[in-house]
Amino acid sequence: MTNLIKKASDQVRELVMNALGACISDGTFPTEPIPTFNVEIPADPKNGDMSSNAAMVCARAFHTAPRKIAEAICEKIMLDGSYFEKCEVAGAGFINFFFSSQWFSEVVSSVISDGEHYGETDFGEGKKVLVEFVSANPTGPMHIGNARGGAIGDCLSAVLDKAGFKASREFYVNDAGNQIEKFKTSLEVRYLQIYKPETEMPEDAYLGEDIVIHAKNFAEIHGDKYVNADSEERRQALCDFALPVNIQTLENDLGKYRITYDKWFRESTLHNNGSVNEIIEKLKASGYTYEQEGALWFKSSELGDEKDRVLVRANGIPTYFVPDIAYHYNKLVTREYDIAIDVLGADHHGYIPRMKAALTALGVDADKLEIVIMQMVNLVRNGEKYKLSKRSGKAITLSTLLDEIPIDAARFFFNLREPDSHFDFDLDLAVSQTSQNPVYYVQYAHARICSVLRKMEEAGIKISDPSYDNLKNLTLPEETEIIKYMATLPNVINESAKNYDPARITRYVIDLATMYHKFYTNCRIMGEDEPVMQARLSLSLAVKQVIKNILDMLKITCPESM
RNA sequence: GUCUCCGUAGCUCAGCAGGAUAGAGCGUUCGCCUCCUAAGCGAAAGGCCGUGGGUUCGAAUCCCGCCGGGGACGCCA
Repeated sequence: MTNLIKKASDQVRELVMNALGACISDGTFPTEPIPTFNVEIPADPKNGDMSSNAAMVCARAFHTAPRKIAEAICEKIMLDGSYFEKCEVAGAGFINFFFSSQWFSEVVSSVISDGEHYGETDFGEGKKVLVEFVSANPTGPMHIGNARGGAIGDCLSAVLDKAGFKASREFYVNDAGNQIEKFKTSLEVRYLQIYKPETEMPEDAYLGEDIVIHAKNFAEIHGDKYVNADSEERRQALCDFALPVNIQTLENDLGKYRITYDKWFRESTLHNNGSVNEIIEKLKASGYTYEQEGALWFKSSELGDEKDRVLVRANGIPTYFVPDIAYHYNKLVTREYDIAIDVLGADHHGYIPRMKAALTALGVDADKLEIVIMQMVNLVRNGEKYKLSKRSGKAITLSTLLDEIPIDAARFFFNLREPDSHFDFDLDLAVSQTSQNPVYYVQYAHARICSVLRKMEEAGIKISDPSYDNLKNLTLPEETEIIKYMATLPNVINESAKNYDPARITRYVIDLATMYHKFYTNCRIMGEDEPVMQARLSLSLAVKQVIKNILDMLKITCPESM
């Protein structure tokens, strides 16, 4: 749980407060409450490693110019025993602090000693989080949107674990309801078409080629046995044949994509065990329902939704909404998850208020449901855009995508932008094995470090344990920049978890790779004096560890050589 | 119409605890391997941070309006 940025910034706060206290008690400043002030990391290292605006925010209360206040504070600050070797006044009244070699040394050695645990925090307080993502319809193959959702959901789960939550990954299998009926209809028609080509395709049927293939495979086994059978029997036989194949394919494709779920939760279980009916009764009992034109409605408009929603159609069949409520009730109440996160496409954004309304009606704290909305992906090839189209059957599938581009690249690219932003996926860039491709850029940094370590071993040089005597030699800007950046990892993890935005760690690792490449170019390791060489080796080991920790969260490989 | 995302360099985007001369990659021009992987590094050039107000000592950042663009709004899921 090392977080040396937090330790240092807490220390700055304390040092400033003590100095202010001293100034007030000796009469330099009037006895006024001290406003809250910031401690931050300046963009430009010339302005110190940490900086406080305390003097500026006190200007009004003290009726004194910020610079004067800053100077008085600075004079009273006692740096002995702190992580800082110097502080000074700059600009409009900033108080800037400079880290001592002790701090830099401690960062490097703690990264190495924490190893794979470096970056972990207790931000999540051990809360149980269920992350549901992809949940693609088992009636057909997955598309690019599922690819994005998969990468985001999987990496988000990893980030949450790192941040001290207990994340479970779950896939909700819609193996019941209307879309299954449509699936059956589509299969039935395709099957009949084999023997009676004049059979027409209904308008709302699935047009994908996969349906045709299922029908053909089914016909190869059963022949025309079902052509003259009862329609319901035929439909069920086709569905029993095709659905398990589809679900297995989903699992296989996601497995190829390095996603393994803790649970595949089947919608049908909610129908079979009575949960769906139970929810209807619970909602009726809540008083938030009414009947109109033969249908049962939910008064969601009274709970923040823009209008009321149908729960049970006039034909007596519940809408998709009811099992969905039952599912979320199951997550939060039956299974007692503290937080349920749904990673959904932007087309579901209207769904948030109604689900929260339903939970509220059921007496469940709706804030426990968090929805991560992801915007649409545009595929770009040769500068041309392809758009997703879910039901036309023409969308590029996940497995096609993975045939075309490396899995490392797909997972990396889909985690490059925050979920809630539009994203152009450049297929040409993703397959290119050049420096332009950020995946390779990061992996190359890792491979370079491994290469150095191999060379050391070949030369018979022993890598010594990190020690202050060696590490205090890391003073060049290329070195301190990396160390400071590595120190911020726990904060980056926290921010990433807090905002449900795994893209932050992806950008972080790119920046870290950049810094290492600069260091590698400007600073040699082999051939330097022993202390410097050992210090730089330790630094390299630490960077290697941090890159690995992040690529592990992204489930991207860390090549030892390229 | 309602909701939602977005508008920063020629292009794709960072900048999300309001701060000190606005950043990166690509593209363009020009440099760096007798030396640990040149899949690397560096320099130059390129910006009224969509627009008008407001809050503040201070706004690309927060609030409101407007303009422009992406997407969603079913007794589909």
